[in-house]
Amino acid sequence: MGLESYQIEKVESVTMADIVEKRLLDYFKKNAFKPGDAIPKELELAEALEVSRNVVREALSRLKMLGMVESRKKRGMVLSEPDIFGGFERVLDPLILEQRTLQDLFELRMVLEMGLADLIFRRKTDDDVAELERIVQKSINQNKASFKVKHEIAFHGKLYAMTGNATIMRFQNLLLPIFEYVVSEEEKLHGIPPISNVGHGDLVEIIKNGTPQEFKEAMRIHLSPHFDRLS
Amino acid sequence: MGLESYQIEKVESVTMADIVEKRLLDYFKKNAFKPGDAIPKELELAEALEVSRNVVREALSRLKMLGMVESRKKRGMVLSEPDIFGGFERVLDPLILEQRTLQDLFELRMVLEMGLADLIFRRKTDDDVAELERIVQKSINQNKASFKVKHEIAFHGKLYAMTGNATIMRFQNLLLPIFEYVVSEEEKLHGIPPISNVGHGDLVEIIKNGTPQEFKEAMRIHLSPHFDRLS
DNA sequence: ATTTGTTATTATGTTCTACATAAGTATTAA
DNA sequence: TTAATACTTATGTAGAACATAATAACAAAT
Repeated sequence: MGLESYQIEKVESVTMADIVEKRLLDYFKKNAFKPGDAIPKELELAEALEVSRNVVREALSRLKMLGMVESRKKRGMVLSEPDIFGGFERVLDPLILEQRTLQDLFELRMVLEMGLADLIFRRKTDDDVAELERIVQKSINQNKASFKVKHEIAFHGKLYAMTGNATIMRFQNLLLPIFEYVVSEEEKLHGIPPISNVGHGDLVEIIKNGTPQEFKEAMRIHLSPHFDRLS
Repeated sequence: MGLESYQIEKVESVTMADIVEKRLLDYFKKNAFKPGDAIPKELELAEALEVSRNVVREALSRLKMLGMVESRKKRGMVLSEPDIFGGFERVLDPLILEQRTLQDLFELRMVLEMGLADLIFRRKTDDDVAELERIVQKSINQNKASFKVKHEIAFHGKLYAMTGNATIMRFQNLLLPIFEYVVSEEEKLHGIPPISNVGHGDLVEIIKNGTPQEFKEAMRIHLSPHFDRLS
């Protein structure tokens, strides 16, 4: 019987910086720190935690990356509203992520797209619809591949924008390169997918005069070339 | 006319650690580093970038937090598959995030929920349906608030699990505390929302014998008490 | 010959000291 | 009162030193 069957777990060394980082996060939560609140000085933290200033700085450096802590010379440091997708953004590299994860993110974007309908219908304005029509209009008689990609981004981006939800919009913008990467990898393997029976023009027409239910079904058909290739 | 109308942008001091962090990320991407690849030693990096080892370590500490870099004594450092939601998780504190962001995340989860239908129907198994029924069955005649919350989590969590998408599942698990926070804040202001006309039992029945379209509509109605309170 | 023990080496982990820098604070001069 | 000046302070950066664990090379032992 091999060693592996004992499921011996590898010891991952926890560093001081890991511990201090966690302690700081707990400290902020426990004391209900809010953005704008000043936090103790590096030396005070180092002394209280009984580690060197260096370790404290490594932990703080992490929180600074997330936008959670801001520092200015002499003034000290303050807690601040973090960039919720900051860490996410740095990590979204198709070459680094597992195939499985890329596939998951691909699906995630499709799930989002399908779920947008009710928000869009709740918040759409005439101006929005007019701009969508403009975007579609511009794409007619354009066949270059580079233009098509740009058009895809413009159209779907506008749909997200219409939700009035900046977070969702940011999220989808981050997901986009992954989506395109997965699509292009798919195409290398299985060729260009058939064009959907429902185009952007149809979607706009439904937004204008249709119902959320119709839109959901139309979007499903619009995405079906991708959807049908899922495992 | 006030100064603010000039949109004077505050100078955020860029530190060496910020620069080195970016350089490292670019370096990995440019050279197509993959998980498992060894990366240069701290001292080599420090020398090449002409900064102190300290600065390099602060930047590396950030990447370690994201799971992108792992280090062992003597062996050096290797690139590794990052935890895509690691940074996200650390930052998801209702007390720190803006109200607007919390609201956005609340909506985001609802969008996800609405968009799940096609994935669920594509991948559902008889076992899944049986477990859903079991979960619903257990909830009958239970009225304690604490149990209700647990039941909510179990039921909707199972729906996410049925997508077979670990990333989506993780994402929703992270979003859940935010969702609950927003709901409870809403309830403080406007009281308990009316109970939906579509319950979990109805949803299961549709998953069993219905169509994705029916499920989408049912889910919309199920969530409508929350949805109707959106701005 | 395979295993076991010893030693040397090396890259990260941690600490300490020192100084640079920017931004407040107090003091002084006009 | 205002403006110029020096002082103070907290972060930013650098460099050296040592601790520690993992590895390699080699020697000893059965």
